Amino acid sequence: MQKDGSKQSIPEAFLKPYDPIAEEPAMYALWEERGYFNPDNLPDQSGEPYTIIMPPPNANGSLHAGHAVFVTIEDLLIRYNRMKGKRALWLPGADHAGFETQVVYEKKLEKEGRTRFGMDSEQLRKEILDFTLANKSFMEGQLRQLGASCDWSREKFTLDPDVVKTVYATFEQLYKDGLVYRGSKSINWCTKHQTSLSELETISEERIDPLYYMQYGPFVVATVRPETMFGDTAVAVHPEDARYKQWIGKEIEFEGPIGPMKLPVVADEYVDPEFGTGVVKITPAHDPNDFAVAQRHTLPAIAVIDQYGKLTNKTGKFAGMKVEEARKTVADDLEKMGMLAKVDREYKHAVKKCYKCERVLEPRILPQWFVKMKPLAERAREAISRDEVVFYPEHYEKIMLHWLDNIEDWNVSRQIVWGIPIPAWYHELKCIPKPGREADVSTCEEVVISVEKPVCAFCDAEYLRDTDTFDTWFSSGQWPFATLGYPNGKDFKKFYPTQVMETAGEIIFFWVARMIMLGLYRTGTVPFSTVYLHGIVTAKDGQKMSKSKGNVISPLELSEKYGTDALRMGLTIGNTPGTTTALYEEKIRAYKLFANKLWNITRFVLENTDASADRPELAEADAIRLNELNDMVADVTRDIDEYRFYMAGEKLYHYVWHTFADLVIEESKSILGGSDATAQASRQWFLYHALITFLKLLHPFMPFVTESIWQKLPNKDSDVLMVSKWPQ
RNA sequence: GCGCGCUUAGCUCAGUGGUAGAGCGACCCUUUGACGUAGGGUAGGCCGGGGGUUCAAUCCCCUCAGCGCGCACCA
Repeated sequence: MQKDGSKQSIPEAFLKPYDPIAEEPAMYALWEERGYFNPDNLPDQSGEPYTIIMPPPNANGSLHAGHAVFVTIEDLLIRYNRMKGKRALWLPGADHAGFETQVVYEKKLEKEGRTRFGMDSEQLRKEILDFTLANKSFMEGQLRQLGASCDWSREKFTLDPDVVKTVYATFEQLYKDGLVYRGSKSINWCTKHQTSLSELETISEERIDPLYYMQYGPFVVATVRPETMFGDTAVAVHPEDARYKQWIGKEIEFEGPIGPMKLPVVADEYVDPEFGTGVVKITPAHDPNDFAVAQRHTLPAIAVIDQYGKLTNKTGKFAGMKVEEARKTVADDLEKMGMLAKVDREYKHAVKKCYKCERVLEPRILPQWFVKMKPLAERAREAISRDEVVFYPEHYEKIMLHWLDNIEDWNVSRQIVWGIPIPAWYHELKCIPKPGREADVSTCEEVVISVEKPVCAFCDAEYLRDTDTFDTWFSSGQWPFATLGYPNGKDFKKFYPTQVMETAGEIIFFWVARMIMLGLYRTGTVPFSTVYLHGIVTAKDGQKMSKSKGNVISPLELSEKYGTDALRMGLTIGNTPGTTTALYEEKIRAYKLFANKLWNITRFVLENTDASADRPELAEADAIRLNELNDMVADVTRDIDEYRFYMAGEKLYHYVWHTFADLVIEESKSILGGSDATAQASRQWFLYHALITFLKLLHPFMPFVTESIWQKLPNKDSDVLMVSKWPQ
């Protein structure tokens, strides 16, 4: 209010309700134009670096609610730290997402009546690349819509040549250090996707299946898979089992469904004398445990199931049958032959399935590339125990250590085209040296790790390229240092190690653990000092969102309907780390009202204050209000520093609405309408000061509406809110 | 089987060793003065059951139950 009692003139925009749809894109354009997403352009270059590497979204579809959560939290941290004077770098990226994307693309092909099998692999690769790049740019637009203040000039894609180069260098070094080996081991094979999968890419499911007790000569063996009997190469008993001791080292012979069988009897601790009959049939080719037994006793393996899950020509009349059919048929035959001693129909056990198609995985023995994990895991364990990496929520540390302690070697080969090719080459035929070059032929390497095609120095033969690609997580596991240009890049020196890794709790093993291990291995340093894990976003009823349930909520749609600020606020408040968060429309709508409330609060303040007035002597009421405000600032700051964003957001919301609007503004009406000029000046100053203060505090939570208001303020300490100073 | 988490208002969730909190929803009142996308108010909870520690437990410990999740090679 001016001295004569009339209202200050205010920007016209405040005469209408806040319109996020019109304001948000304009604000994002303003930020991009100023260039402050790039920390090198910040006005103050004296601050400490503060880095978050964005978990690169899979470039194979639209952003989902989980992405919106990470954008919300990471952008909050970045904006907060930027306002604190740090040189904040948020490095965006996109993941080619090997297997995931190939699966998505296969579905697309299926719809078009095509199939990847039989397609020229170069052609397929090119098609998926086009598809991925289109999705990548689509997704970048969506990140902008969500307000991500990331440095687009540093954006990385997992297939960028420099990233691939780093991945190759790591593989080569692991190989030289003896931490990578090619081995024929029992691996998880998906008969639909025609590739092997790592342990993490399997899900186990409890099932009730018949347990068949089969007469094997003098023994009875129990199995759920009679169809694998043609691949049996031994039977095993426990070394101390008195019932069978005299058989150890001998052979049993009997007539099977396709002819005579002759199997050695081996003794192995693996056998539990209490289970079944205490005799186990050993099928090394199709059971990982049996494979381990076979390794200990150097037993051969006979593959009786092929890559499509059909019985091979080693199975006589059963050849060509699918596993399920063969199981029944073999069991029937055994029964007719009097070989089926009994069947337990209620046998409960677990089967491993492909995490994508949920088909039962077939264990097969195939040559694959493995990374020896124990030495890598040990270093990670030490670093975590020394708190070089801390977890929010804390209990994830226990979960991580437990996993690291029980880690298995990691199969990094995939039999798919979409991915980074494994840079391995094989000497196809036995090396027959050219005349005069026989001398050191013993040094001829059968396997060479190299980006370029090697040629044999002894026989001039060209090496054959490995056709497999890397598990996507092998490259994403190197993301923090690969994106920053390890080892010589300027950014690497400046921004590594990073401060926070914020991602979904469900990929803690897939990604977080591997980044810690590979980061330590290559750079000697943990790649980040804090891990913040958010929970899965569910529908209101706590159900996981899925297309089949039809309860998927698109964050982009909510953003278009209620504004991104409302969406972000809804994803912040009530979202504690590590627990699931329900996302539903009513909640988001409530925060749209809040954005509008802020808008109207500003209108009131501008109409009733002189923004350029100096701070007067404060009336007692305002000194108390100022203390209250400052307490709130301290509280909110502490909450953010301690990663309690949900608390900070709620306190701000509560202050602005229920303290500032409901109490301060209401009591101001009588003060400003009264006759005490001193009290009026004091209150006017406080109103404007408080507005400036909570706009700053709210900026990391609701960047758009706060910036939009800021742009219309007559007097402020910075032309853009995003680089203004955080209140003390 | 082992491990982890959760259980607080109708719903979604915070929280604290000392007569319980938010948002949404419900009900009632308010209609020119920042905002009706609003304001004011009311109701609603043996803080999952049982036991223990304590002067005092929703909170710490033990135990049970229900729900959810992770890990696991018994054929």
